[in-house]
Amino acid sequence: MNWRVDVAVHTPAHSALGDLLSYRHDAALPKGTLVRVPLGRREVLGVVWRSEADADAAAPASGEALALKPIGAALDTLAPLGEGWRDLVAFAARYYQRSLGEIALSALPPQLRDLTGVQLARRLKRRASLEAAADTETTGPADGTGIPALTPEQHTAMAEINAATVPFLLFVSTGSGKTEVYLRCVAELLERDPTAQALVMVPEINLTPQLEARFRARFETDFGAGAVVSLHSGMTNPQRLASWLAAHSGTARIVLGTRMAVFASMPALRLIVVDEEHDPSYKQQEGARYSARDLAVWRGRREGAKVVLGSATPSLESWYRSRPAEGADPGGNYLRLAMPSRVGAGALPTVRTVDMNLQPARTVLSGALLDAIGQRIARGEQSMVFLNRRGYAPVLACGDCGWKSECPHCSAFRVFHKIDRTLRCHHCGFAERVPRACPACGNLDIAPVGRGTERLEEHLGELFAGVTRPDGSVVRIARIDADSTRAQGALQSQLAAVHAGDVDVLVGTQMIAKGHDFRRITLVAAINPDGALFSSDFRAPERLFSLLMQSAGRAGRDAAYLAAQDATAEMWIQTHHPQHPLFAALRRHDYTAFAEQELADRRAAGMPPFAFQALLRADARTQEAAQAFLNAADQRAVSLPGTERVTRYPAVPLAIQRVANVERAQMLIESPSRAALQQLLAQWQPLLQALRREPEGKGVIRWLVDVDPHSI
DNA sequence: AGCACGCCGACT
DNA sequence: GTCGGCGTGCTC
Repeated sequence: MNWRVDVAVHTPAHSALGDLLSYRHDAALPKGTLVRVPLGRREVLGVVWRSEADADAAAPASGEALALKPIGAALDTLAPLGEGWRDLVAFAARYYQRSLGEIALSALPPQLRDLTGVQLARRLKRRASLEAAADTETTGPADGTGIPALTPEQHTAMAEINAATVPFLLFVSTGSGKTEVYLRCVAELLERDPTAQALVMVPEINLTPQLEARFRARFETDFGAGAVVSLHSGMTNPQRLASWLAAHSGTARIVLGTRMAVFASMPALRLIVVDEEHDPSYKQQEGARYSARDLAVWRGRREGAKVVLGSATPSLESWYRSRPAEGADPGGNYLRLAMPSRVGAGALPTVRTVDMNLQPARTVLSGALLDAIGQRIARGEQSMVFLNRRGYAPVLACGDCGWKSECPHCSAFRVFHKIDRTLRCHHCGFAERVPRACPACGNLDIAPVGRGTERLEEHLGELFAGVTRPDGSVVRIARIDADSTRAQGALQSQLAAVHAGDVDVLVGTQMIAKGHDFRRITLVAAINPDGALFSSDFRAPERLFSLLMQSAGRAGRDAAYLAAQDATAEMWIQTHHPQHPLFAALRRHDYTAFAEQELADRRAAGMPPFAFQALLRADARTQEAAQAFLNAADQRAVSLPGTERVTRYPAVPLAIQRVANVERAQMLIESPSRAALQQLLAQWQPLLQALRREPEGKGVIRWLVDVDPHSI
């Protein structure tokens, strides 16, 4: 008998192809089976989505009656992808306006794409024998050494998590031991259910090694060497494939990973942890723009897995969704669990604001801050100075003719990097050697304007040049940012130097604000955080508050060290707006006050979480063409049903209008109803596709939809 | 997305 | 004269 098999393959949402391509096969294939199928002149990997007995296997699922090609090969040595996984993929495709195949295939390890059935079978066989060997090595139950007793707060949180099935928001103080709660939840689950799997996500690759070490230490003895695997883009393709197969087969009980891990195939998934759930890294910023945190919540509900979101500064969305019932308001559908105490850490740092209006103009580091850093150096303690700007100076300018280091391909300035004497565009990557003289007028007097981390490092070096440490050696200033850590392993070795006490003052971007557990840092300073206070991006204050809270959390993490040093931890903030309520809340370490104020503002302005948004963006050769496309799209939307519940704003250029010679424009779409917004987007999609072929679509390079965008 | 086909600039 | 740029079109 002939069967028609409908397969999801990697085709973009806007190509002329449908979501599924039809092939024929002489047997039924279970849904979720991986297959290789001919497509044009190549053979690609696909996932079986439907399989139907077909009297005349000539007609495809839709369209003309063309003869179907046979399936190349079915990779049936591998268990088919489960229904839960397929539902997740289908939901993500629908919600984020992408094709089924694009999501499905990007959720699979890349190496699976170029492995033949035979190679895969060989790989699986090798894995099976390795596992058999590993199983016999399991040494029995751990003796419990190194497992700390739970604090009452941790205990209560655990009890709540065990009792309910709703998503949880674990609202913690930095240093309150939330990782211990994650570990316990996973441990209890694995002991209770001999097949259950847990997924633990962190925002950044940088944070996976330390998390992995902690999970391995806790679980490998009891559950075997293969029980814990990682999944993130920093791994090699063979490593990723191995982890993926272990998760898919169920031998991996714990999967640790970044946002991509939300799509891991886990047949017995029972628990999902999203650590630092507020972190913007959970939102993918290219291709399918999904939020791994939101998908985790969806997946948990679909598969009956518990979901724990953890943060000291939750996203306002999660905060709002976890609000308690009050009066007529039934409350949110998440359960908020608070863990306000710090465990083993010192008191939260004292927050000091320095009013930069009282400083001489163009002061970089106030005298008071320099004194404070100097005192730490003298006592052998460490300080950390933040500046969210890489390079030496953001602009190079000619004092004579006003020339500035604009990028020829982007509407942005190229950044001066003194280290390799280049002008580099941080948007398109275009780099050139710094010109000797002004390219416009030949004047030799061209100078850096503003400062980045390189210049701050240099500046601090000069200021503390004569100062010595307690042991008489010279002061060491170090810098950690994307430039200093480009080389493989550079970040690890630089962090190790800080831990070893080889560094007195650490300069860096927000890269150092996250997660790293420095024991000897007693002072953290934000040099110039004002930019985010009055940004046009309504989420900027939320991000700033979270960054400053996290940064403050870097100081005084070790109570014993503070006591021994007789020191107090301090967070310094240099600002022109010391009275700003954001800093007032920060001084009290009061996220709740900040969040309530911010939510009140958002509610008044009708912004998320009280409204749902999407962006329609167009990239084109000219700004006019990009906007013409959006305006035409706007016209077409008028006739769509339900459009009256959705507001469409006029097309505008992006903040950085041109990148790599591509002009960019976008249009904001907003609705108080998520369903109404989704309905409009779904119906709009085919019209947008058609539009490209029409005169209004002339010159458009690409268009895309960003659902629940992070920055506007 | 790939991968072809197809028409215009600097070079073995 | 070719090699190669990326614009348009097609894939069950």
